[in-house]
Amino acid sequence: MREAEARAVLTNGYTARMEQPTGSAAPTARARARAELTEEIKACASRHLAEQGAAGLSLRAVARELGMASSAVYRYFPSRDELLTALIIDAYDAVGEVAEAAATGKGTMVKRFTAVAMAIRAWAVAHPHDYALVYGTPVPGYAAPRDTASPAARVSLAALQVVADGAAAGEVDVSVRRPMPIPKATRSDMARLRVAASIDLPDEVLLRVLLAWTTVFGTISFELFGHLHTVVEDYEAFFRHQVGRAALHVAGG
Amino acid sequence: MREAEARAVLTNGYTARMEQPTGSAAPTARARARAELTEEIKACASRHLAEQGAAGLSLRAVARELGMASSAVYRYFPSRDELLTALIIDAYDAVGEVAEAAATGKGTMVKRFTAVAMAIRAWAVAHPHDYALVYGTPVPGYAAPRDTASPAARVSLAALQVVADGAAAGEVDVSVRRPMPIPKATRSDMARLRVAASIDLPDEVLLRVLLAWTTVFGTISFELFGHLHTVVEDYEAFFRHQVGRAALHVAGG
DNA sequence: TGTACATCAGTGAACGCGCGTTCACTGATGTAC
DNA sequence: TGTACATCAGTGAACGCGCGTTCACTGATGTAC
Repeated sequence: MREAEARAVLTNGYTARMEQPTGSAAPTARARARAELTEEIKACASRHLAEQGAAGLSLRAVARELGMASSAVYRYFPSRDELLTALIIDAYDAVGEVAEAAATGKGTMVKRFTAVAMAIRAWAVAHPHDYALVYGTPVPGYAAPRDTASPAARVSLAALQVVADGAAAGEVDVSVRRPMPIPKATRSDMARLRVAASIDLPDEVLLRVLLAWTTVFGTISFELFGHLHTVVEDYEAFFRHQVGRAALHVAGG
Repeated sequence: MREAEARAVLTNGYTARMEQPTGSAAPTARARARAELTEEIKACASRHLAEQGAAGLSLRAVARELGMASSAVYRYFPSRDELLTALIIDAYDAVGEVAEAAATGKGTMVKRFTAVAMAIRAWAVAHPHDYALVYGTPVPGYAAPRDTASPAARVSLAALQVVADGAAAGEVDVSVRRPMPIPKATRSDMARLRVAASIDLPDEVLLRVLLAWTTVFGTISFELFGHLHTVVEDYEAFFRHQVGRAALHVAGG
């Protein structure tokens, strides 16, 4: 019972599902209040995250700011870790959403890939603590439950889809000038990726995408975590340029 | 007085300098004991870091494990943050050292660049918490003092030197087939980098190096922070392959 | 439409814990004469 | 070489604080008849 409730809370669709348990009737006042307070708690916790970091997220502080007893928060989240999980899932979904929206644009693969990367960076810059929560140092002592896996995949699948579209349109050059021998282990890694992502691209292209992908997140992390602050002043221009290079590399240039 | 002492503690060469204050006489027993305990505290703190994360690093816990009163630690580090700073500087110096050692090897630029990257990854895998401390999420509420800047630069300078050597040996192709227009802001960023690093490479090459560099750290972070765990099994093979690609890109391939 | 009962949100006190930092102190080590 | 003084390491108690979680409870909301 308790476990089932907890699991429901963690799922993103929770609010909507709780509002209409039968699938037809209007949500009761109680259900609406619950959904609202759940969101308020998450929003407040997210703000605290920005100031204190994930390790400093405190249920008591959240409760204090919301003007309720600390024990009341337990009606909404069965533990601090489960609140963290909810925030992680929300962050993955948020970045996944902006990436998917950017991926649906028109234009060449290079242009669309760049748009996806720019959208991810824009989100990261606007929500640095959420970015750090999911792409920075894992919270010590916290093990991500399975529930986070599929929201986490969205952003990568959006990029892979852009490349798959580009390949179908003949924009990806597979004839490499200076081919690098791909190790057996890496080939089977790519085979697994093809299955998991349901996307049919040759090893060579997948590895180029992964290179571009690590460039995207490596550059964003460098920016947000302060490793470029003596070098770069206009981060957006720098990022756009570097992502353009990476995208050309994916195309085979 | 207190401030000067604190600053001395933070510098890496602190131990050696304290041992021989006049530059000639043998270190006193007290100085030796102090140097040893300073290292013991750092080593113990580093172990705690691995288990609890930077935010959970506790002076009391360290003192407890070392069998001393918590107040005694204050004879060695004036505050928790200064202990953290010492750990950060040590981590930067450690990764800088292995990178520099790998950079002195013989061979082509691609080979040497790959060696540097492999050395960094090997260090990161062996000391994941130290890697996270300096390349992961910044510790909230902690501002890195200036003392960390020059140890932090070592690892990047090693890589840049390898590329500069390669360029001098004619291994870097500057005639780009499909040149990307470099924004003005980025050009002046690269000019600043040339001055700061005292390395004379054209914008085009510097940007390729930065792309490879973000790939290196992006891939390591993805590995250590768990973003490849559904895709890659043989991380070392994958990393070597991807770094090879990045190095070829630097060479102009 | 009205009543009886079940469900749920929220309270406030309590448990047991750990933290960083300060302070007055004791006793050992180092130094100048 | 021996003594008097200064420096320093380390102690233990204390201050004031915050944390996650549990529990028995009150009162409001929802539901079945």
